[in-house]
Amino acid sequence: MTEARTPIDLLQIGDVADRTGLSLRTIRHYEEVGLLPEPQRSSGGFRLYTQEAIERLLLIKRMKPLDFTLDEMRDLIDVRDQLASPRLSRAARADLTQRLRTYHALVEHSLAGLRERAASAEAFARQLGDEID
Amino acid sequence: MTEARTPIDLLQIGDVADRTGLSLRTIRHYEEVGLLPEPQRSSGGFRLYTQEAIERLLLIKRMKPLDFTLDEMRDLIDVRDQLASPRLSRAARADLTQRLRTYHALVEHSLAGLRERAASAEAFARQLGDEID
DNA sequence: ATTGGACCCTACCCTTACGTGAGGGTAGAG
DNA sequence: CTCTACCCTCACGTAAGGGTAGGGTCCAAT
Repeated sequence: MTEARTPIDLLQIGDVADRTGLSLRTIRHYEEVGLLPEPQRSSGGFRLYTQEAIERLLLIKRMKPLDFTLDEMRDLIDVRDQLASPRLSRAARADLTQRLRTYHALVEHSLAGLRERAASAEAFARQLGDEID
Repeated sequence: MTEARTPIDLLQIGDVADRTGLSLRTIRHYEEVGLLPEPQRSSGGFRLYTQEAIERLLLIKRMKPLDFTLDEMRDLIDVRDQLASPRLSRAARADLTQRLRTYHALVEHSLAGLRERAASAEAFARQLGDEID
């Protein structure tokens, strides 16, 4: 009987910011550049987000330390999303998997860079510590 | 007798770039913002760098992974340079050392952040690897 | 019905650390 | 001289947001 629960599950941008730890500006920016799909709007124009959007933002947040550009993230997420669809020709699936593999290599590369940076930073920290003596 | 070896030891910006791995633009930019002192010029206007400048650039390069702003680096280097001078009142020395200590804490903090980023990146890399299965 | 406070909207300029030309001069070997 | 490799100064462009202005929306309490 109660089938119309319309605005339930929908969050305003401020709530989304709280739940993801991202700023309002950042969330809007992700939308501007197409990294986050445009959400519904209230009659007055407020953005209304689904749980799905939050998960997408959390995924993006996990990718951030890799220093990917927003474009790369968008593309990577797209590939991943397409792969999740069951209706795909074998060729398409192979193609997408290949792209994912490329990204995986990029991730590993970026990770190696991060580790190098950490090592370099550590050396500098020690040097600075010594200079204080 | 041979006492005038003027332009020896002086390098043009391209050589400096090669020896430091920084771009010409980057080196000029560091000068623009006061991170690198203005070098001598040839009669025609070419920048001529001393070995000291190269060492400063290499120091800056070692700091870069810490994500300090150029302003912070300039300040940190200044503090370090001043501390190297032997003519300092006890008070001034104490003050500078304190500032250096603050920077050291900042460095440690930044380092911790880098490690966290690496861990997060690693997790993402594994997740992506699994998704390829 | 109105009001008030919390929240949201767009538009636009600001920032950092350079990249990328355009247009033109310099160093020095041949 | 001339050639080639370098170098110079503008000066605008970029990524990923930060910050502010000026103004509308939501909704609970009056």
